[in-house]
Amino acid sequence: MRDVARLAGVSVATASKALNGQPQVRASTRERVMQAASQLDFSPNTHAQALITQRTGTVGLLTSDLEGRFSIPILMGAEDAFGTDQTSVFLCDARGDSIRERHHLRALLSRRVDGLIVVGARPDSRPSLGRDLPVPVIYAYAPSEDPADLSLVSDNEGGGRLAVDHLIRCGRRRIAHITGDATYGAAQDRARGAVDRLAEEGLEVAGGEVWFGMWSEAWGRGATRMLLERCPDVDAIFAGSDEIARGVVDVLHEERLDVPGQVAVIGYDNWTILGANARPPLTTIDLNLEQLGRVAAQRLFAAIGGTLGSGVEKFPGKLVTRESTAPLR
Amino acid sequence: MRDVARLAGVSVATASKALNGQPQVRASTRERVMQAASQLDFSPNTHAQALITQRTGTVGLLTSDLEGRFSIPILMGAEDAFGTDQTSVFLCDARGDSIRERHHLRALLSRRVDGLIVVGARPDSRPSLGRDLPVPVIYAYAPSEDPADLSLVSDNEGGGRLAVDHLIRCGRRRIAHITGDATYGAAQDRARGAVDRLAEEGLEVAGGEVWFGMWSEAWGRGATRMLLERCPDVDAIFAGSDEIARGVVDVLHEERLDVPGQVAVIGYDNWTILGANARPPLTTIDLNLEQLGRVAAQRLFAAIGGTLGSGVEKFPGKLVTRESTAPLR
DNA sequence: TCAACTGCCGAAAAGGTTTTCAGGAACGTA
DNA sequence: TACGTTCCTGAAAACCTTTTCGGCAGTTGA
Repeated sequence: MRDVARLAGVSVATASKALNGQPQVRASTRERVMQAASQLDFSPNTHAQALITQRTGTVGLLTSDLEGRFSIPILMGAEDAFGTDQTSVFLCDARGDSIRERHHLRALLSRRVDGLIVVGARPDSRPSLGRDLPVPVIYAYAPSEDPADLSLVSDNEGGGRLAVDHLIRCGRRRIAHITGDATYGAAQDRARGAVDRLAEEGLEVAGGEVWFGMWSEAWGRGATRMLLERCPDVDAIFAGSDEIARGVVDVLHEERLDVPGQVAVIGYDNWTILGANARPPLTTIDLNLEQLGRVAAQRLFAAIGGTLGSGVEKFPGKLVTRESTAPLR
Repeated sequence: MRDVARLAGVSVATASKALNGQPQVRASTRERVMQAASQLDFSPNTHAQALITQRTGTVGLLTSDLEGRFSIPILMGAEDAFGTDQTSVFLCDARGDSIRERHHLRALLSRRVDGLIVVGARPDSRPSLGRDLPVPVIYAYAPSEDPADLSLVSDNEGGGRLAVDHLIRCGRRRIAHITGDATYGAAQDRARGAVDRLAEEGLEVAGGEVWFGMWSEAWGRGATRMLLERCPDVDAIFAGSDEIARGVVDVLHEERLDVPGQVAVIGYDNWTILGANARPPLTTIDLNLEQLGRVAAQRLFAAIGGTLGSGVEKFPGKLVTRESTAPLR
């Protein structure tokens, strides 16, 4: 920067002001400085800036989501919202290990990140990082157990409702729900939304109960077989995940039931690799994670210096229609 | 740090030396300083350190791999190899857009990263970032077009060979190969490895040709149908990706051909969500990306300050046996 | 003519650490 | 007692930028 200043024939102080758009510098001078800077392709040392301004322009994204299935869209949303040139993201994967998480946390704090986004491995609530952290923290996807923290999650109940609503609009009346592990709050919430929406139509869930089990194709297959035995005239199945939905369509296909002609199937998560390649491609509920990441970034940005809200904010899912659902003729 | 020094009754200089394990400080003094530091839970300001030492302890991971399918394992390998507390990783997703890539690159350089790992979107070679960067750069997964750069890629030819070798060991003789887009070097390389290994046994590829097409389940299904028509007695299929393999087993199943009883199937990539959930679970070739990440980290670490090698280094894949292949009785 | 003001610019401090170098204490030796 | 060694310790410079504040020149108003 000394070189830039020298080349432009000004002092470093003036050069700094020119480059940062401070008003107390003549337009012509500023022009000269800019010119000099680009000529030397100068880029300011962010560490020196951080030292003086107390702002690092970095945030930490602390995840425990092995696959990157949920973290990546959130990361992308956050990157969008922070300008690329303003803020960079440290991605740390704790791999579900709380010791590793503490480790990463220490490292991030030592790097003086301006804020933290914590993405859980599963959508249930997770332990708080604590209240007395020196930077704002936002919990995304998995809410914090501490209601004093700010958590951004997707609205599972609303999503369940959305799925069933779509099936009803397609003219289906005998709607079953096959979903994952009952110990997941998300499974319970989606089921509740689904059952509630059915009740509004005066319907009950087909097969008499919600089929809780596992988040796997195999369970989707097994549950579908049981379901068909108990309730052979089912005309729609709401699967709690796209994986499960894959299992469901697989068995329907095996049983020579047309999808969506005889049975409509809707998944959940919009995991493209599974859903878009299925036969037929799966209608599903998208979790809208990019939006979640964007909002996390905005909140964080607004909170830097100030204070963050608290509580749990829910984000609605989004219906993605493909071919596995269609109106009954 | 002043506070730590004061609490320990020494000067900041001594405190610094004590904390950094410099030899010129008495053991008892060091002990006192450590004590004081942990009591105040002091963590050094990495920006100040960066400023003085010219080392930031950060690397950039610049990716264009939307899904995070390949970047994430590489990231995890790299994280393993750098100690968590030593080095942190900036993850930037360029989304296949070279302008965005330049942008990220500028930002990373401005942050004075110690090194860069570039992960391409597809395994073919990609443009170099340039020779005159101020930090060492390693290209992982997708090699650089410039042979002066150092690239770390997986050995596709070896992988194809490995897959066919396994099928031969299972006693198969009529082995077909269905794979993706012929414009991908990786597809060509895998096919070459496969054909070569067959030739060593005096065999040719079943169906008379390698079936190039697309990296999708749908192509896997279509190609399998064509293959069965032309060559109904095929006893093994090597699929160029797990996605394709899913399509393959789907059609075999439909045709009432037992997998692996009548036809063995092997995939490629070890994309767990697809392979492990298939019916039957897919034998596949793992790309060994974590190792690739680890080695990238080591090379980078070694290169910081010094200079990097150049050329393309290939890493062998790894056979993962599940149930879709088995010896012919 | 002089005072007050405005608009630009530069000197210097500050931010938190590492590293060099000079000096002080303790000790042994002559 | 005087002197040379060996260890430790601390003062200060350095890293690079931002920001405050004082100063200078030119302009306006009385």
